[in-house]
Amino acid sequence: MRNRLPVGKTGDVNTATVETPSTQDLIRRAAMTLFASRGYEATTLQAVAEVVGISKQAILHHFRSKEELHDAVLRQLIDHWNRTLPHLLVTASATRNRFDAVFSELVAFFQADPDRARLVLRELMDRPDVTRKLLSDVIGPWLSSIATYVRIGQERGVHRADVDPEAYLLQVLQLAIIGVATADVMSAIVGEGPEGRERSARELARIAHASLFSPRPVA
Amino acid sequence: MRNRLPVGKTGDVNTATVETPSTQDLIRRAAMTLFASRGYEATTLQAVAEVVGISKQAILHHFRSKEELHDAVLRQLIDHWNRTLPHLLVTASATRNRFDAVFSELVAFFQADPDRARLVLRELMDRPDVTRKLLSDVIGPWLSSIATYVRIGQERGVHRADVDPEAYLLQVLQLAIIGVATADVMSAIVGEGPEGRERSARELARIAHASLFSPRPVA
DNA sequence: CCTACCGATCGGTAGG
DNA sequence: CCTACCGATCGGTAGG
Repeated sequence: MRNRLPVGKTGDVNTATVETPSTQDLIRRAAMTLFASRGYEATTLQAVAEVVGISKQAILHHFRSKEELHDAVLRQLIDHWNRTLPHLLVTASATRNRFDAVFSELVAFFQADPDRARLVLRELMDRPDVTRKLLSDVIGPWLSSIATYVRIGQERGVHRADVDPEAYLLQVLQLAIIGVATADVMSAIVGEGPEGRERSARELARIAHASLFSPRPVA
Repeated sequence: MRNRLPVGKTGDVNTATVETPSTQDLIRRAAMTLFASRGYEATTLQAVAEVVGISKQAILHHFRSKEELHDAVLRQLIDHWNRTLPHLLVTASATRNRFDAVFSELVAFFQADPDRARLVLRELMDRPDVTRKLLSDVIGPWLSSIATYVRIGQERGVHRADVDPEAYLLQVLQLAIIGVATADVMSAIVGEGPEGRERSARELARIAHASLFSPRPVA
């Protein structure tokens, strides 16, 4: 029942040619950051409002409720995933080592905005039931398609025969997510700052690779 | 500063052979479950009280504040970890394949009570700064000791030369934690119920093993 | 978009 | 005096 006024331009002031993010966008971004770092319950609409620089009630003008704002943030994440996926696969198939390309793109997707990884992790923990279905829908197709690729590699002897493709890919996905989400905390143990993160990232890639590919016969 | 009275009775000696958990224990357990499944902010003292079957004020008699209750729950987890660690290492060193034993004990530690994994994950996300220091202190020694073992294996050619011991162990630890914490949700994708969990657990162990050990020469 | 509010419930504390 | 609690309510703030 709320008006869906185009937020930027009601007519007058907006002569700016630069694409200014809409208020909705600003709210979504702020909410994403807060949901990711504090969790849904601990995030108050007031806190979101203060980041954006508007009132709490202004947020409730754009989003009917806190829950609706949460849904919008999630949908944005899913949409971005679905838009990125095809590109990810195309890039990968054009590469000699297809798997390493897919894996690095996967990690890059989350590293480009660590809030994505944190948000997914929070969803997994806070709303397991809802997230179960959601995950099946979103990553199910992706999983099947890459699993097929893994199986082909197994038939050719490139991939280890004892790999469980779907289970393997899920574990790798989980590693990428938690690796990004807790990078600052965990990697600090193996080394402060960027150095620790670098070591963690490299080892992550090594584990994913070594546990998939058959040992090369000594040339 | 709280008295540490034997929780059962004041006067009569411990004639009861059955160890009744103290009210403090009951509160801690209930709080652990709720903190793990909902997070600190989303857990109300009222909810903890209802699980235990006492009043909210009774909880605040045993624990000065919600924060103090949270600290007690964490301390309990850390204490249990520190008590379990020696046994874990002894068991492992008595086994032929020491690493697999350590790893399975590690997973077992979290699987024995999935709330442990969930709680650690929540701490990592909710209080990264505090948890960073905590983790260094708690798992630092453990990490160093096992890393040394990995290095010995590397010198003997049993372990892959390109393994980064500390980084590897951290990744494995993370895998165990997230694997247990999100087992129900993630494993449902590869198969409903126990079957999916079993596949996930097996693949997890396989990944940890295959990415550490050198490929065996074909006999 | 804001000011002015609501029913409810938060963590914590009062006296008994 | 102590303990282990209770019913009632504090000042603030949540989502709406």
